[in-house]
Amino acid sequence: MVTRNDVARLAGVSPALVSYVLNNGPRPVSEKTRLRVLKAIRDLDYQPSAVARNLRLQRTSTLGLILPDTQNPYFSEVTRGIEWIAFENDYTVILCHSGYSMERELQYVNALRAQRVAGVIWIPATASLEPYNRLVKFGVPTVLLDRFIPGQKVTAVVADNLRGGYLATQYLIQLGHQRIGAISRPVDLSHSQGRIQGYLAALREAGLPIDERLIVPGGYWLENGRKAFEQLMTLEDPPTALFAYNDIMAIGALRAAHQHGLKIPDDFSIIGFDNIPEADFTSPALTTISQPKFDMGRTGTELLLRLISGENPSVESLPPLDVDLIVRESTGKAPSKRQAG
Amino acid sequence: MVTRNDVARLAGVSPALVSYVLNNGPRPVSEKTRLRVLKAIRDLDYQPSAVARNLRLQRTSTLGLILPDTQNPYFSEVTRGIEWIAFENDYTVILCHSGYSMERELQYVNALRAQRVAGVIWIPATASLEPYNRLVKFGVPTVLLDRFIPGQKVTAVVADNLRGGYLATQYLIQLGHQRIGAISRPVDLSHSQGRIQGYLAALREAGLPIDERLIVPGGYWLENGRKAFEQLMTLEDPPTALFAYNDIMAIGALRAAHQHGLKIPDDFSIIGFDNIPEADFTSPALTTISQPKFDMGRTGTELLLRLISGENPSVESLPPLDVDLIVRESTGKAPSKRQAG
DNA sequence: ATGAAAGCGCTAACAG
DNA sequence: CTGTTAGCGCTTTCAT
Repeated sequence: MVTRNDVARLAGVSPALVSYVLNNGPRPVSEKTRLRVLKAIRDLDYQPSAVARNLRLQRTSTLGLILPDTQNPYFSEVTRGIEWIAFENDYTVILCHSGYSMERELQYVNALRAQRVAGVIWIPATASLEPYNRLVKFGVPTVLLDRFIPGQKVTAVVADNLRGGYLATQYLIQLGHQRIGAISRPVDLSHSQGRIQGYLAALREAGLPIDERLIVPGGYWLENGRKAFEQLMTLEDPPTALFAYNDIMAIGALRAAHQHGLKIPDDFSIIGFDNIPEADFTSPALTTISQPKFDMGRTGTELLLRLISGENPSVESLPPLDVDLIVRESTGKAPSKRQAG
Repeated sequence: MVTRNDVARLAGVSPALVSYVLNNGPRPVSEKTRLRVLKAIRDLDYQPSAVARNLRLQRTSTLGLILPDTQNPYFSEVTRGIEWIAFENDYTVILCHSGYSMERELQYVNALRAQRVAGVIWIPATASLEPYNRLVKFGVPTVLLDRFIPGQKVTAVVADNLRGGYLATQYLIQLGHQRIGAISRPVDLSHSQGRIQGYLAALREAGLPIDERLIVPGGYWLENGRKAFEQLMTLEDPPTALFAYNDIMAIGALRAAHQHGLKIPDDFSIIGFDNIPEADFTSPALTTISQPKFDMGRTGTELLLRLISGENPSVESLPPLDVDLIVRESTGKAPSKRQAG
């Protein structure tokens, strides 16, 4: 492995000068010497060791990213945003899949600490803040993404889930629906609550009654949506529209609806939060609430870099990221307005 | 930051002993001392610095992963396999998005070299081997994944695309189809060729004529599939079935088919390679060739770790990974057999 | 069974 | 403008 000393020897200068050239400082170097050094660097294809540099500087340019699962398309878009901004700022990203397990999260916290990462972006797997608290205790700047866990003040970037649930439900109401079902998930993290709260707010605002039986717990996947739909349809007075926690479950419900002989959107309306980027072409009949996923990664990383540089920006200055209602063209025409009643 | 010296001081021993305890060697430590050291480590919550360790050992336990794009669900499943195996072996993964650009790949090659990564897993963005050659030149063990670029002997793990194309086409033939279209992609990387070659082989075996006009170039996305379908349907003698390079394009074709008033699978059969894990529920009418994505990541990483440990396993010993034909139940019943002619 | 010390490749302060 | 040197936190060899 070619080192700085090799470069210095070839260029006939002292090792310090090589550093000065590479780092553009802290002291000036004569142009003649600079060129000699640069030539030697090129000739030897010298690449300074980040390892040695990190040890000397007592810091790294590495970020840790802990998330439940890259396979969830939602997370992979967030990941791209994070890595993109990191690269732009000469940071490197270590990827950690917690697999929805807190034990594993803690293992990664230790590993990242051993690597002396400059900061961590964390998408929690459970409702426990233990991994976060450990990071904070060790002085590792950390930003929570997407999920906000209540009970403690944390630095987090989240989407405006309450507004999303509100927009979604309002949209269904505008189509003329009176009985609107909701598929939630096991309520542990706050964003699911936010979405349902938005749903409730829209109903209240429209003066529609709130029927507890119309809110069924779901999960994350297709099968949960399908089951939830079946459950809702066995009610004596079933809903005519559905708000789903995410669009994977919405698609599950869609499939179940098809089997019930319902046409979307003529007989029934379904809306969900979009986790699947491909949804726009695989399920044209679906209306979704779009979350700014790339932006969440970007914003989170920019915030983290500010924390690392010691800026300590106040958390209050970060409002939830805006969400959007995406009405997709299904067969070309907009969803038909439903007759009230 | 608490260091080894702090631990040694607290335990009342020399720093070397702390290392012996942590590394279980290379020299024995008396049980009494060992316990004292362990207690000091716990009390101080000491975490040894991987940075210092890496510098001293002149090697790291870090792998680089360069891929075009995590958002492609195909890659994100591969990624999970890679990170999973890495973690099991106490390796850490640095994630690099080349964004389908070779320039960026080269930038990452330099960055990973600076980090002194132990090895690199590379899913190429283009047909150029330059990034690979640079890595090899610097002595960084590297494994190519998924794409095999012809023209040079490389270490690579690929799926059996030829067999996949063959199975897919054979399946369509068995359904009774005689004119089978194929959507390819801009032919640059070998796996697209493999798939088309399998398609051709199946046709030849069945004694069916090969019509060049039935093979149209596609791309990666929905729109390419849609366009390709339109192009095929304008032929005077259009195909009755379709083999698509991936199932994103297959879904595009599906959508176009719907607009043509064709029912799947009654009037038309479409088959594609699966890139979308969600495809099984978003597009029930689609039959797919399944690739062992997690396994590709796993196998690639295991191979890389063997390369790193200097085992130098012969590339010849790695046959392409097996693919599978997945006939999905669409509306519950199997695709109907087509009347010949 | 343990302590002392060299040295990995850098940065930056100190000395010319 | 440039050379010399201390030291970052470890591993491991050489002493004891």
